[in-house]
Amino acid sequence: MPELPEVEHVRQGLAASIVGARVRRVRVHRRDVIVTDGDPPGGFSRSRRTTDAAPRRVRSSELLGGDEIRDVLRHGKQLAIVGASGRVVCVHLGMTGRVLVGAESGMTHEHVRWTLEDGTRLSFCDARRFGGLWCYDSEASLRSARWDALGPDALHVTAKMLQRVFASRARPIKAVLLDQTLVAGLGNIYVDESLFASGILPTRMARDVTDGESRDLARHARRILRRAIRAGGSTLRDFVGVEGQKGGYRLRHIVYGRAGQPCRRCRTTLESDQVGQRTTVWCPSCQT
DNA sequence: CACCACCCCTGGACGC
DNA sequence: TGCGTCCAGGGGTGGT
Repeated sequence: MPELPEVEHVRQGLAASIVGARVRRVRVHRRDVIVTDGDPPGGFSRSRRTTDAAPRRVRSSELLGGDEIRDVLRHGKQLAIVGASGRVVCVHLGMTGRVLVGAESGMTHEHVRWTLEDGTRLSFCDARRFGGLWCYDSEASLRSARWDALGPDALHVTAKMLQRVFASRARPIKAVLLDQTLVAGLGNIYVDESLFASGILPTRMARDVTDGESRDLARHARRILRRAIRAGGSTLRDFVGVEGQKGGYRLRHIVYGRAGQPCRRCRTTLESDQVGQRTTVWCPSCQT
């Protein structure tokens, strides 16, 4: 559920609270949410193609133990905490992942806890464990192993980028926009909202989308993402910021989650169906 | 290669 | 109240 705006909200919260601090101790409660060098592809127990090898214990330094936090980066829906040593921990929130600062102990589904020099606690929690942590020895390794495979960040997407991505693609535009290797950061909510704002049916073949529509879509997507970031993430059920606060419901979703209800623009009943394996909502009158 | 179906996981909503 | 069932969905994998 966390999409780009929620992840950016977390990034800003982390940057403000942990950059410049040193990590005193790292405790791993669940090894299988972590992937490090030497782990089988996909990590331990993250796919059914598991090996018999016992997972190697994660060294504290791999999770920035003893390191000073230098920066917190984001690409699409992924975060990276960068240490002064150059080491990097990439954080995926998946559906229900959270990074909390100063949370109480005894939380359920807390998989990794960092304690900083000043005593501040940092926790990675994830009930469904679709998220995880990926450790790299450098930012360059993170990029070559992981981020280079992602498309351009949706917050800065341009009409030209979208035209390139849509060209000759025989897939519904919704599926293309959800594909992180083509555009990074959009999930189900913001794709539906952006397509509505641009008047494009989610089922349209990407290659049939005109250059003018790509321009509208790039503009609307950036605007919607920017507004959502300013509002602290759009918040569905379980998203919370680094201090556990709910992201305000200040941004009403226009189509997402409103199937069967009247379109806010023209009052036509919103339709819903599966597109690209995702529940998709649109207005049959406003979108063509 | 491109596309797509399926699976991972758990909490919350809902029906009886 | 409590139990069962369904659904949410990012992204990895394997099949077509």
